Amino acid sequence: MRYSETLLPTLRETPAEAEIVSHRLMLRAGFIHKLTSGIYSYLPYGLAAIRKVENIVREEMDRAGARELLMPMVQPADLWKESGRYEKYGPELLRFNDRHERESCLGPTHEEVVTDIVRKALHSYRDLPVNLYQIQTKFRDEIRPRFGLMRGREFIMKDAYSFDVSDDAAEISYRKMYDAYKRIFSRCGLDFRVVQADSGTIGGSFSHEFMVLAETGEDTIVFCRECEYAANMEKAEVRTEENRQPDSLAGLEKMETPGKRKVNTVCEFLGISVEQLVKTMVYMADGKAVAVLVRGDRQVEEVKLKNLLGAAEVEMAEGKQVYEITGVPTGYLGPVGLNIKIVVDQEVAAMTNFYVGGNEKNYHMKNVNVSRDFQADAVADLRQITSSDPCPECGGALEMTEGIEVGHVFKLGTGYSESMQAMFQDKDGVEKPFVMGCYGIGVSRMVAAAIEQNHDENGIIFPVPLAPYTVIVLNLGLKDQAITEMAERLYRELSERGVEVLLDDRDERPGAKFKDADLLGIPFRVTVGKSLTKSGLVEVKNRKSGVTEEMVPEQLVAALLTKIAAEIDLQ
RNA sequence: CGGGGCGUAGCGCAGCCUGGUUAGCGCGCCUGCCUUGGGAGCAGGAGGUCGUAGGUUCGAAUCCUACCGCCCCGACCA
Repeated sequence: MRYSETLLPTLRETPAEAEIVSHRLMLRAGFIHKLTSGIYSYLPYGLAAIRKVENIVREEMDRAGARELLMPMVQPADLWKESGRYEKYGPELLRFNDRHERESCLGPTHEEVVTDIVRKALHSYRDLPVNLYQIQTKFRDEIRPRFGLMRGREFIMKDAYSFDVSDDAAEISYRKMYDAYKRIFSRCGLDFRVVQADSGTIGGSFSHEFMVLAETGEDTIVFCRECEYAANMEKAEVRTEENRQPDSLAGLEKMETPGKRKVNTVCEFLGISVEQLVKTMVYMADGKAVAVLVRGDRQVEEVKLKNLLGAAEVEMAEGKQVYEITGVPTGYLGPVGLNIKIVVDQEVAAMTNFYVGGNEKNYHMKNVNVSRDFQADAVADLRQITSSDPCPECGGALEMTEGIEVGHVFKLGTGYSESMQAMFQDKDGVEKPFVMGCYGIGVSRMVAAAIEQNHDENGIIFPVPLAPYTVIVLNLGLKDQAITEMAERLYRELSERGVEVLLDDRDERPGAKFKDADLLGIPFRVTVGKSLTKSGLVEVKNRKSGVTEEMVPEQLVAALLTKIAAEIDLQ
């Protein structure tokens, strides 16, 4: 491609709207153009990067036995009512009526549509297994779109759906996708981890997330330094030490703690450590108040709480609300005599003679014990894991890091097929629901994640498999016939050898071309300029390593092909 | 939706507090000269409903009200 013939509007300054590095660089490198919040046009250069990802995804999906199809973005509400998600999905599902006042929506995902296809087309166990995928634009009316392509409302996603005869068979399909995903992210040159995940609103029995490691990630993941364990923090199980020697239970005592409401000030005042204090937090779970008890220095993990209560939404109650419900100001709340549902973190349940709020302004209590002094409605793992907790698998040391979720695989089971009456006839003649799995990859997000992971102060540094162009040829002597002819010749020869080349034939000064080449992140830069005139040489620079070498033009094509192959082998 | 911030030329910003006649700067863009290995220089030029609507005032980018949009922090997710 000739620079002069494409739309590649690079920016010297960063638009004020961009906060994170991938968004800034995408804007500056002419990737995308914002239409409105969370909705972007993909300009030619950005689209080329997206196509690179798509093609790798396609190859690996096909290799894993999945078949591509394309489903509609506009979907009838009826289908969603069948699965029960029309009510459940919430405002993220963009709903509208067509001219006939038929309720419709924009597909945020395609379980319903694909299940409808399969239930109409497949009827026998002999048709199974089958795995169908598409690469398509999704629309989710996100509460807060942000960071450019990282969390758009409109975004490109690869979604695949597997249908199997049994749970065991479904597990094989799941495993195939799991392996395919690992190959995809490896081939794209990304540093990622696979983690156990919460299955969220899609529902299902188990699931894994594929996280690209990057500081700007929206999720925190924990992984073990000694074994293979890795999990989303929301999901990471806390392992408690079981065989603690129970102290003898001491007598309950109330004590005055005037004006001491915060954990730290209470502990200081009483001369105790935070590990001896238990805090009582009130949460609203689908509108109902629940008291949650965790140790003073712990954080409640809301996802765990939500799952325990089976609630659609949990939210910490505000101080006012807490007072209305319990009659106690926050800071003095305790479980003893509290008349709302009480759930207790497992760690607290193992404690004896601890301190809590006195359920009265300016009072706390000591020597409190579960069962004797109050009843727990449930005991469960409710707190966030910390890096000082042991690995739940092997007891080893844990590490935490931020990650960007680029892929998610779910084993769905028969939830959708049952609610939508998607059945097949098994060997034994019995009608059974399909056992399903679904598998997503955020294609546009992946490009953003790749940039988060591969850049420097001068711009993007594309891994070769994702680079829109592998080589950029700079013509630094537009008015010099020898230079121009050489640049054109190298451009032609490389293209003929199947290398994707961008020829910078703009009437710009060398400095501008160098800056743009760095910004665009094309892996190899070929410079044809004054060294050709002086000594008959052209220059090759590796964007990642910064290594520059000069050579005679005749060697260039072969040398580049070798270098490109070497970069791909590194992946 | 709650909390915070911003809307002035394509991009980055100043001006607003303390209202005043042709609204400014840098970059980019156009023309010419000149220059050509890390975003050159000189000269000339184009480009603005100051987010929208209403109000206060002799007079509003500036003060007041409402609305709209965008960004950031939280709940959601690929």
